[in-house]
Amino acid sequence: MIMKNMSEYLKKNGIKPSLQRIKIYEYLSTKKNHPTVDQVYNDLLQEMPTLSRTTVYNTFKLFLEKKIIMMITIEENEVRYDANTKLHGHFKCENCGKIYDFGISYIQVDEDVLNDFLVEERQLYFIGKCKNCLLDK
Amino acid sequence: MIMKNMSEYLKKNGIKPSLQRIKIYEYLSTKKNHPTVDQVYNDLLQEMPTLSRTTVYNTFKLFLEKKIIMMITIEENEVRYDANTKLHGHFKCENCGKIYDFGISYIQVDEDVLNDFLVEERQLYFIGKCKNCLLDK
DNA sequence: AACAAATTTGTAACCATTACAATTTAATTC
DNA sequence: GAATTAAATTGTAATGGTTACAAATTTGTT
Repeated sequence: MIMKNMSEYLKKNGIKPSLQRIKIYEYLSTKKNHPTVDQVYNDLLQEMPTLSRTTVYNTFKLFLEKKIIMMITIEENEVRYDANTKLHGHFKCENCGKIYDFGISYIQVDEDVLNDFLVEERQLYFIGKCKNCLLDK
Repeated sequence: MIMKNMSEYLKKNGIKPSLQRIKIYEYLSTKKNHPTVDQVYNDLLQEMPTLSRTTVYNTFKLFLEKKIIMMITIEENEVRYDANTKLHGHFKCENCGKIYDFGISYIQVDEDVLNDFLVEERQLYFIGKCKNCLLDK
């Protein structure tokens, strides 16, 4: 998605496309690195020296309300964000810390505990050791 | 599980069964209410007036290392714990805040992204509105 | 150009968690 | 069983991510 479309996409979702918002959404949707607020803040600081950490917080909060991003809370005190809002899983390597995406085609839930419940969001994550880290030792 | 067995269970998992540890594990495994540290602390304070919040933190950390409990991090700044370590899902009602357990019989993961990965922990949670809250309005 | 509204920014406050040293309790040795 | 050592518990202080808030800047409107 190029800059123009990025701006259009924000507008379409009821978000006024300021420079900061465009840059933050662009970062999230192109890097696909599941960053923390601080990662985004520090990386964007290079090209936007006046950027404030609070703006990154505010912007993510706004994006969440408008449902164009999702929050990943695998570990306490480490909130991450993802521009991919389609159902998919995350694998976090406990050794290198990297987060991998994987597709989910099907989840079979038992019986009828959730009958008549309204499910609005689904999150699945695995924790373990990735291929690279297993081979490296 | 009665007190005697509770103590045996901790021992079997390499945990010295102090009174505090027994009470905390007992609370978690019988109430099944997915409590936060503060909930456990405040509730147990009734019968153990000298209990320290730090002890609850320490104890949960120990239990996690020994893998007899699991951590639930659905929302940032709200870590909860569960003595049920078998694979199962959690549904959190965004209205009343209650957490429901549900069974999972099957998760179909796409292709081979996770081939040769070692998966040690699986977490699945849904967010939405529970039956009660949907009927109440 | 002047005014109003929205956004961004920086600082201070908040609060869950952790670090740490002191106290208490339990285990071990003589 | 008293003395010594080790482990667990406790309370307070420090840490750090997040939020509240007011000032400054930018954008939109008359």
